[in-house]
Order: sequence, then structure tokens, then C-alpha cells
Amino acid sequence: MTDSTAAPQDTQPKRAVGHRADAGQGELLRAQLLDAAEAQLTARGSIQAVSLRQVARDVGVSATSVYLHFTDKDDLFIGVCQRRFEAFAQLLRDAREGLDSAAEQVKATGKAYVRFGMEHPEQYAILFGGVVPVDTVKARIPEEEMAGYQALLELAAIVQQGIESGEFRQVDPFMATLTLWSTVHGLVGVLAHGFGMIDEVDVSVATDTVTDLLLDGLRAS
Amino acid sequence: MTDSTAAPQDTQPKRAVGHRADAGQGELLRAQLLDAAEAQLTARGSIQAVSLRQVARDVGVSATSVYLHFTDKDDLFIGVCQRRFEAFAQLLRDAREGLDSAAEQVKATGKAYVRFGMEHPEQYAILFGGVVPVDTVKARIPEEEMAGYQALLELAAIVQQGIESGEFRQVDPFMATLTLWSTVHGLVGVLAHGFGMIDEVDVSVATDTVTDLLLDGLRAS
DNA sequence: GCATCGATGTTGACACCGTCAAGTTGACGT
DNA sequence: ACGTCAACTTGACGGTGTCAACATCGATGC
Repeated sequence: MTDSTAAPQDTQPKRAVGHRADAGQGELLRAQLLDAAEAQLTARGSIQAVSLRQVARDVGVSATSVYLHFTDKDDLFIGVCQRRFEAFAQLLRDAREGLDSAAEQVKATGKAYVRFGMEHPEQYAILFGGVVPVDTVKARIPEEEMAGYQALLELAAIVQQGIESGEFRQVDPFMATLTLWSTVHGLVGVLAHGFGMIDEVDVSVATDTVTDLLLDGLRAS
Repeated sequence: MTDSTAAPQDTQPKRAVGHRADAGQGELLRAQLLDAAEAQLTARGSIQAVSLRQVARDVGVSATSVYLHFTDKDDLFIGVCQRRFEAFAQLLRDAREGLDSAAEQVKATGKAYVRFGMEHPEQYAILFGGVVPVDTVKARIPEEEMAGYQALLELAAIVQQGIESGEFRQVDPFMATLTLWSTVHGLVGVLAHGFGMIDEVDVSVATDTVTDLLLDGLRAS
């Protein structure tokens, strides 16, 4: 567990050392802790490499104060995970804004998904890379509260719409959505894993190729 | 970091308490440690939940003995990861044994991949789920030594063969392989994540649908 | 004006962790 | 007989997650 990379600290504004924050400012500390935890997690790449004590130190607060806002170390990082998920879901929404055809929307969503995954692998890892163990999250957060679930439903609605308008073949919309999602998710995973050929592959071209291949399968002939 | 699930211990045959193993039996301890580490990892689901000391205890050896065979705690679990990868690559090979057409081989490989992922999610997580942090592995193991890399190349060869025989369209074989791999990898990921609909989805049907959709895109018309 | 209460923190302690430096043991070649 | 050497141990260090108990202080009711 050697770790040569120095931790970024003091990037957060430390709170006044006085014993008491101004008012019902508990929420403020909660947010600050989430910020610090996310920064650390991004920098170090895995939960085990980040210590709750260090996060508390970064914010300028005692370690046990974390327990006023989170039940656990796990709970803290689940919080980070949730915040990231919401931002990601919004990013996907923005990507297809203003587009009309279902195919265009699907493609734009897919490209945005992959681009995000490739440009922010650390953040993507927080979402889907197991940086926060899946079991832990699933055990504590009801699925319908996960923003990722909402994002999936939204995509399914688009596919449904494409089918109804005759743009897509008559397939099971949920199954098709699953395929689309799986593919982009998997593409990011494979590209991130590398397997030695990343350098030879233009990510954008790969994404186009893959999504086109899928859309060809979907489109009505 | 509370952990209610009791750890399975004593499943490994503890070694004689005498101070010395018989001969050049260092390799034996190495294997025993890998076994115990994998068992713990499978049971608990994340590296951070497994302690090196407990692994050593399970085998019946002092904690520091681990350092005779592994440089690190990380190194120990990377070893587990490598062993699992080799077994997985072999499983994929076996799945398509005796099949002739490229499409059949691809489909069989895909189905075996997904089936394994769904039936042994803990083991799959060790391979691709980030249970062993990707960065850690990549930093220490050259890519061409990873069994997963070999498996990908083998699949690419099959696709290439399918193209040459006219069974598949004239696409970039590597890109097509990437798509296939991404999709099954992603499918497992999405099904494992759940998103609340797993119960409504027959995994086998989903796999068929998805692979067929992909193969439709690939096949020569 | 003053006691009290609850939210927001603190200190100190506990058992456990990964890792290192140094010691022990005993089989084996010479 | 003796030294070597691989295999394993003991003991220690600083760090960790978490808990129980205590401190501070604005808001609230009388």
C-alpha cells in the first residue's frame, strides 16, 4: 500500500478553528467533506488509499466529526458516488438537447458517455469502475434513487419513441437500451483497460464505429 | 467499514505448526496464500475488506511471511487476479471448441462470457469489476502478460477469419472485436448493476438478443 | 434574565492494520 | 563440524476506523 503520490491538501478552505460554525451550518461541513473526499478519491484512485482521517484533516476538522454526517467511511464515499451520478446524468441530458431524431439523440448520448469516460477516467471509475464497491452501494441505496437508473430510463424512452415513429425496428425497447448502454459502458471499460492497443485507436472513431454498428442493427430497413 | 458477514476460515489446511516446511516448499506457501486470499476476496467483495493478516492467519502463518512471496498486499491480490484471468481465458476457449462458423464461435464465446459473469459475479468482479484496482495492475503487469489480452487477440482472429471467409462484412476486425467485447462486458456490468429490472430479464434471452443484434450488424448481406 | 436543550463539534482510547528490522530454526553441501 | 541459506518468527512503529464521553454555544421557553 505504498503511495508515492503526494496528497493534495489545503485545497479546501479550512474552516475557522473556533469551536462552532455559525448557524445550522452542519450541511456546510457535509458538503465540504464530500468535496474533500472526492478530491482525495480522484487523486488516489481507490477508497482504500484514502483515509477518513486525512479527509477530515483536509477540511480542518476532527476525524470523528465525519460521523455527525455520515454513518461510515463507506457512507461518505457513497455520498460522493451519488453526487457524481447526478452530474453525469445531467451531462447526458445536455448532450442530446435540441436533437430531434431518436438515432441522433442515441448517438449523441453514446458519444457523450464515452467521451466523459475517456476524458475523466477517475470520475468514471467512481461511477462504474468499482472504486466505490458496487455491493456496498446496492446494499444501502434503493435502486430507484440512483441517478444512473433514471438516466437509463430516459434513454429507454427515447428508444421507445424511435420505435413508435418508425425510425427503429420493432424491438424490445428496454432490451435495445440495455444493449446500447452495455456497449458504451463496455467500450469505455475496454478502452480504459487498454489491452495495449489504445494508442492505435482514435477514441472518437471507435465510438462512431461502434454506435453506428449498433444503430445499423436497430434502424428500420 | 462494519462487516457483519463472518469470514470463512480454516477452509485451508493449516500447515504444521513446526517452524519449517519440508523442502523448497516456498512455492507451496505461495499457492496457499493465493488460495486463501482469493477465498477472502470472494467472500468479502473488496480488497479493503480483506486483511493481509487474516489471510496469513487462515493459512496458519505469521503475517510477515507473506512478504517472502509477495512484495505487497497489492502484489498478493494481483497474483489472485492473474490466476483468475488465465482460468477465464481458458473457459472462453473451451466454450467455442469444435464450432466451425465464425458467427457460432463469436456467439458461443459471448454467451460463455456473460454466463460466467452472471453466475460468478464475485469472480467476475475480481477480473473486471475493479475489485483489484485497474491502475495497480496496469502499473505492475505488462499488458502482453495479461491473459485477458490474449483472449481478446484470439477473438479478433476469429472475426478476421469470418471476414476472410465472407461470412462477415468487410469491417475493421479489431474494431468489431472491440465492439463485441465491449458489449458483453458492458452487458454483464449493467445486469450486475441491476438498475432494478434484473428480475424482469432472463439473462440468457438478453444475451441472445444482444449478441444477435450485434451479429446482424456484422453479417454480410 | 436565566435555565435548558439540541446541534455541532472535541478528546481519548481501543483494536486492528500494513510494513520493516532483526532474530530463529533446521536442512544441506563441503 | 561448520557455515550457508531459505523459510519463517517476534517485536515494534505509525497509521487507521470507530466508539464513548465530554465541551461549546445559539435558540427557545418561562
